[in-house]
Amino acid sequence: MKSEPDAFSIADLAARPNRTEPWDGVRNYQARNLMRDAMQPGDPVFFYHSNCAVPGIVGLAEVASPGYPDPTAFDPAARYFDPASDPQRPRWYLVEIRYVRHLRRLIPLHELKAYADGPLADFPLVRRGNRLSVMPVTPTQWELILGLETSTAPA
DNA sequence: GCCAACGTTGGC
DNA sequence: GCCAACGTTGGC
Repeated sequence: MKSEPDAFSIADLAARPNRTEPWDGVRNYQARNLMRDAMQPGDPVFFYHSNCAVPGIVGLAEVASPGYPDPTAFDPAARYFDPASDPQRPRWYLVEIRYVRHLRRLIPLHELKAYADGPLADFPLVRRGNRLSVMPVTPTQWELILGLETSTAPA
């Protein structure tokens, strides 16, 4: 899951009550479907910082709730209000995310891209122009990426 | 700050 | 249903 650290960083997540935050404001159907249909409480999550000096994976989180309708879509005062979504027929969903830990080092995007023609070939994050803010990670991809945490950082 | 890539909108 | 225009994302 991506977040701009200027808007909401992993430190912000760790500082929340119960270290938990509803992942509201997502207005993309692919990401919506993942949160509504695929993500389960306890699922592990990579926390990614985007649109910053060194974009990359900074920590681990976990899914802390099932998917449920995003209440900010119903609130006319909210930034992500969507009049097309109403409580009878919600259009947008979220899951809650709980902080687990920081990685021992940031795993930068440029390092992940080294695997873009190999084990991460199907991982959307390393593909050019990718804009999906919530994306699935396969167990194989997860193990590879997490293994980089304790490997020697390239120059 | 630039700009390529992408998703959405809306005219037709 | 097509597709050009537009707004947004996000790496660099």
